[in-house]
Amino acid sequence: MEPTKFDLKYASIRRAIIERRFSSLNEKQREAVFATEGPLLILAGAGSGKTTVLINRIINILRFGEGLDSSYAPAGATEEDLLFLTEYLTAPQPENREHAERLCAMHPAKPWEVIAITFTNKAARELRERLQAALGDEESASAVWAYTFHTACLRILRRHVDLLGFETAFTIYDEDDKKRVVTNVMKSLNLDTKTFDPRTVMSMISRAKDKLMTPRQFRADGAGDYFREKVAEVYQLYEKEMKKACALDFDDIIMKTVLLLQSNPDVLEYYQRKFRYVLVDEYQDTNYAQYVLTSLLAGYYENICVVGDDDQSIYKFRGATITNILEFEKQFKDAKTIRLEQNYRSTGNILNAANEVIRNNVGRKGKELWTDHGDGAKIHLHRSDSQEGEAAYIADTIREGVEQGLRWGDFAVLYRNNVLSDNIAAAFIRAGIPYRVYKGRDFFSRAEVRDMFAYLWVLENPADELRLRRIINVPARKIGDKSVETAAQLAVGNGVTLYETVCHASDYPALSRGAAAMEKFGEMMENLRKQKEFLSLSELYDGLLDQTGYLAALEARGGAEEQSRIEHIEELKSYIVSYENDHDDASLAGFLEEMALYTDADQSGEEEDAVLMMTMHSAKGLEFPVVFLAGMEDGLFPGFRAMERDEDMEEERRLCYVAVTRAKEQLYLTCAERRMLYGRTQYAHPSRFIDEMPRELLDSNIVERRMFQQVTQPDPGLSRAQVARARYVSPAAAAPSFAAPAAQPAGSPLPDFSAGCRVRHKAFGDGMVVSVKPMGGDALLEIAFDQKGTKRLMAKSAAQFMEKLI
DNA sequence: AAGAGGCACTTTTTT
DNA sequence: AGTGCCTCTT
Repeated sequence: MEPTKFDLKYASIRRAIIERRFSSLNEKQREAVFATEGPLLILAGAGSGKTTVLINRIINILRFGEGLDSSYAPAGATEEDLLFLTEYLTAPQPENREHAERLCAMHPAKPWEVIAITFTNKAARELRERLQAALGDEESASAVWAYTFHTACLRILRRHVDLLGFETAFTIYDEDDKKRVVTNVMKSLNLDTKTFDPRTVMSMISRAKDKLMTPRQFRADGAGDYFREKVAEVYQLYEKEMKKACALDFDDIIMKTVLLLQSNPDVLEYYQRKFRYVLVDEYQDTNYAQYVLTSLLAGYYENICVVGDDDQSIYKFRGATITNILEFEKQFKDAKTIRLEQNYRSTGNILNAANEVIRNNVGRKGKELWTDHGDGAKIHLHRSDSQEGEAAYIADTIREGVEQGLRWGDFAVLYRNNVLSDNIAAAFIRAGIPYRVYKGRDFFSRAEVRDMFAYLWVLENPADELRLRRIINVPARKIGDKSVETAAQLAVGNGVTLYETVCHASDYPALSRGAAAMEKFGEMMENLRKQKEFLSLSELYDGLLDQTGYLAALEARGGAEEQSRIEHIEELKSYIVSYENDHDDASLAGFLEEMALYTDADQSGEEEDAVLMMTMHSAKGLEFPVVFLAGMEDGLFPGFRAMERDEDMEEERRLCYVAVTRAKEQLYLTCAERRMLYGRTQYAHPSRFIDEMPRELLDSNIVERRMFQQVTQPDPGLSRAQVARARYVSPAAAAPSFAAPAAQPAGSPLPDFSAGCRVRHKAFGDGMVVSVKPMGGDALLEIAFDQKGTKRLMAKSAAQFMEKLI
C-alpha cells in the first residue's frame, strides 16, 4: 500500500523530531544511532564517544523503532496526533515530550529484546545507569540485557544447568583455582613441571577453549607433537576433574554456552527470537568463541552492531583475535561500517603523537583522530638518571600541579609492568601524595578471603573438591593430608564425592584414624547447610566464622598478621551486606557468582581524591587530565619479549596508542637511564615509541644528540652543563613542567588571560573567558565565544590566534 | 604438622 | 628484591 499524503506528512514531521532528539551528536555518531537494521561495524577511535553512541542507539531502538525511516504513520494515528507533533516540533514543551515521542514510535523494540554485551562490569554498569537516566522508568531500562559476556552467559547457563549434565549448582573456578587443578592433574600424570610449565599448559588449555576445541579436537590438531599431546592429556583430565567438581572456569562460561546453544536448537531459537538487537562493545577484544556466541544470538534477526577499535586491541595474549573486527564485513553480509574519528578527549598534540605512533602498524583498518580543541601543551619528555629520579620527578610534578589548583585525582601514572609501581609509590609516600594502586583482584586473592569463599562455595556445592580440600583442615582439625588422600580414593572407588565420604567416614575402615574428626567436620558443614535455608546471608556468614572456629583460631594467635586477617574477613562481610542491600532475592549462589566475576575496580562508592596508578592495560577505557607514562624505555616498553616478532611489537604499539590517548590535557613520558629491576641494574634507551612521535610535539629534557644516539656513557663532546641537564637534578632546575615559565623552552610567555576578560580569536571570533585552569606552566582556558559556542583552549597555543580586548 | 631454609621465578590479565 | 613453593628438619 502506498503511503497516503497523511502518512508522508506524519513521517516527515516525525523524522524532524527524531533528528532533533539526537542533535547533540555529530553526523557520524547520528548515522550510527540511526542504522539500527542489519549488521553494523562502528570503528570508534579513542575518545570518540562510543558509549554515548551505544546508549543513544539503544534509546532510538526502544523509543522510536523504525520511526526515522518509515514512510507511514502508525496505525490509528489521527489528525490530532499530527497536530500535536507539529506543535511539539515548532515549540517543544518538556511536559509534551513523552507523549510526542510515543507518537513518533514505529514498532519500537521491547527492552528485553535488546542485549548489549561488554567486557567489564564497569562498562556494563555504566551502560545500565546511563540507560536508566535516559529512559527514565527504571523497569524498562533494567530489562535490557546490559551485561558482560560472562554475566550474560551465566544467566543462560543457570537456566539450563540440566542440559549441561550438572545436577547441582555449579561452582566457578578462578585462575588460581584453575592453576591448582592443572598442577594436580600434571602431578597425577607425572609430568615434570620444569619442562611443562603449568602456566603455559594452563594458557594452552584456555586458548583451546577460546577456539571451542574439546580435548579430543585439541589432540587431533596437535597430533605428532609430543608436547601438545601431553597437554591434550592434561586438558582431558582437567575437564574430568572439573566435571567431577561441578566446576566451570571463565573460559567454560563462554564455551559451554556456545555448546549449549549449538546442541539445543530449541534453546538457541528461544534466544535468537528474543534478541532482536544484539550490540557488542570492545569488539576488537573478542575471541573466536565470543564471535560464535554473538553471531549465534544474532542469527535470526541479524541486527548485530559491534563497536570497537582495531588500534586498541591489546589482549591477543588472552586469546582476543583482531580478525573478528578486521573481517566483520566478510563474516556478515551487507555489513555497514561507520568510522568515528572525531575525538572529544585529548588535545591536538596528544592525538597527533598517538596518530603518528600507530601509523607504524600495518594491517589496520586505518583511522585518523582529530579534534577541534586546539593543540594544547606539548608532550613532556623527561629522562632521569635512575628510577628514583624518575619517581621523584613524577612526585614533584604532581605536587606542583596540585599547588596550582589541580586535584590529586586529576593525575594517573601508567606503566607497562606492575613492578614499576613500588618505586613510584615509595616516592609518593615520601612526598605525602595520596595515591591508589589499582591491582585486579588483590583483595580476593588473600588466603583468608579465599578460605572464606571456599567454605561458602562448599556450602553451595559440596562436590567442589578443590575448595573442600582447601578448608577441611583450616583451622587445624587433625585431618591430615594422608587421611584426605585415602578418603578421596575411596570416593573415586565408590563413585561418590569426597564430601559424602567425609560425612560418612566411620563407614570406611580405611579411615579409622581420621574418621571421627572427619565426621565432626561433616556434621558441622551439614549443620551450616541447613542453616543456609533459613538464615540471611550475613547471619550465615557469622555462623560460619563461629562454628568453623576460624575466627577463634586467629584470635587465639593474636599477632599483627592475624589482626589484619580478621579485618579482611570483616571486610568480606561488608561485601555480603551490600550485596544483600542491592538484591531483594539475595542468595548464596547469587552472591558467589557475582563475586566470582568481580574485581577490586568494581568497588562502587567513595571516589577518594588520589593519584591513580595502574598498568596501561587496566587504563583502557579511562581518561585523566594529566597522564604520566613511566618506564618509557626499550626493553621495558616495548618489552624485550616483543622484540622478536612484528606481531608482538604491533601489539605493544597499540598499547602505546591506548596509553597516550588516555590523556586529556597533559602527557608526560618519563624514563630512566638506569633501573634496578628484579635485583639487577639495567641501562636502557628511551622507548622507540618516543622516536616515532614527531619531535616538534615534544618538550624534552634530553640533550638532542643523546636522544637518537646509542650512548650510555656521557658523551665527552658535551659541555658539563649539557650533561647536567640530561640528568635529573632537582625539580626547579631540570623539570620543565610546572616550573616557572622561564624553564620552558623558547616560546611565548604565558599570556595573562583571566576569567571574565573579553578576547578576540582569529577563527572563533569574540568571546569571554569563563575559567582559567593553570596547567603545567600553561593554562586551560574555557572561553564562551559569541558565535561558536564554548571551547576549551590551552592559553599558550591559543595566544597566537587570540588577543585580549579591553 | 609446622616451621625454616633453599631455590627459582619474574608482562600484560576486562572475566 | 621480593615472593611463593618445595623439601627437609624437628
